[in-house]
Amino acid sequence: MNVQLLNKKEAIFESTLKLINEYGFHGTPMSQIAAHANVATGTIYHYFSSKDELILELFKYCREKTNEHIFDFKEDLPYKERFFYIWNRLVDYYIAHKETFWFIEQFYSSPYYELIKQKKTTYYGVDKMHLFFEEGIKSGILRNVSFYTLISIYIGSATSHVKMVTYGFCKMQAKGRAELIEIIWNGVKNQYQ
Amino acid sequence: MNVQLLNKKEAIFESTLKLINEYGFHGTPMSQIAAHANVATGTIYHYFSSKDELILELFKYCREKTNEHIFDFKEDLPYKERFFYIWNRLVDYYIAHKETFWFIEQFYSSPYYELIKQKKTTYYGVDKMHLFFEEGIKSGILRNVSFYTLISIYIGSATSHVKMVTYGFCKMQAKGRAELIEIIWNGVKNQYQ
DNA sequence: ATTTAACAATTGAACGTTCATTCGGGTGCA
DNA sequence: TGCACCCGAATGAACGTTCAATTGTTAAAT
Repeated sequence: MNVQLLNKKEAIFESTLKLINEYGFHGTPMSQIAAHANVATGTIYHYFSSKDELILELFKYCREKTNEHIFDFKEDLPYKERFFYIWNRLVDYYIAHKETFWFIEQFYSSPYYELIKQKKTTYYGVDKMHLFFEEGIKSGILRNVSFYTLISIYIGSATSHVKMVTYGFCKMQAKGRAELIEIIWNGVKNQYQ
Repeated sequence: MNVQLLNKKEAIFESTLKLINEYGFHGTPMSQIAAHANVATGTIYHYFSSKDELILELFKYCREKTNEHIFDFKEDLPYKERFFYIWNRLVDYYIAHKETFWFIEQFYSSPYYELIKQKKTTYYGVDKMHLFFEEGIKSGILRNVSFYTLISIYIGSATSHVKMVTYGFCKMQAKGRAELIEIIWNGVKNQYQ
């Protein structure tokens, strides 16, 4: 009775996203998703072969939308500015789309992720980040540390921050956020240039 | 047929931990937990009033065990060493107890956490961290940034790192780990002392 | 020392509900 | 006429929880 806009497939996605956030993977029956999306239960099975597939597809959908958003910028900014920009775009996007954020978090830490981890399909987001960090190291702007170290700090702190904010722990969001990315920059920039 | 050691309550905890890691909150029926813990289904209801309560109690149990472990050290180390020590203890513990780690992650990002978030019961772990960071700031060793900023970086990077390692993405664990905590230290230490 | 009684712990079959999935039928468009 | 899309009641399996019955334990009473 809520989502009318979009085509049915997207309505199903959006409803699933909302309900899973509220009630979890369990606790969200297909019938409820259908009702919320204004379709019949059977219709979902026209688009997805099972509940698991629906959830898997929704995960890809969320991840793509997020990546589209954060890498949308003019390439010619100085490196440091891009470093701040991408991080802030990510935090912005997650805070503006809390349901997407929490769904992705829930998915990553559930056994679902095991189902797609193996897939060698080079994942767009990781590729982009890889190139971005590599550029920073090659040009001597970033310290020469491993990609996974950089990702852990860069993404880990962003998600932690979003968690704090959405939990309601963290007042003074803007200040905290500025402090955070600046500390990270301090930590990873090359000191001897 | 597996866990025989401990008393029944702990056997139920350990079985729940293992099975939820493998199959998720859903996908883990009480009957299966009972079978794995070598008790009858009804026995679980002698110790816990419902499945939800079992999961909530298990969460507290895991959190306490983790905190006991990471804050176990001699107070007289220099600040910087404690800063590295606690972080490494946390990473060590999670890597040695992957099931605890993933259960906590799953719990935090699920609707379960909403159920206990409100509880004002000053949570031991957060208190300890608060004092620890406060000490660093007051003595001028750490930059004067907000507690939640420090927590986001310190804990966020640790969990990110553990995720990378348990996903199997990150080879050369020891090097990556040393890089990470050093970068964080670089970022948060006071530059002008 | 033995009996007794109260209570705690344990069992697993049975119950009632919920839920993912199926299916037979309907509608509108090429 | 065929095909894609859509419906929602029906199905059947799975699951959380209950409960009457059994066993184990503790400690007061004899």
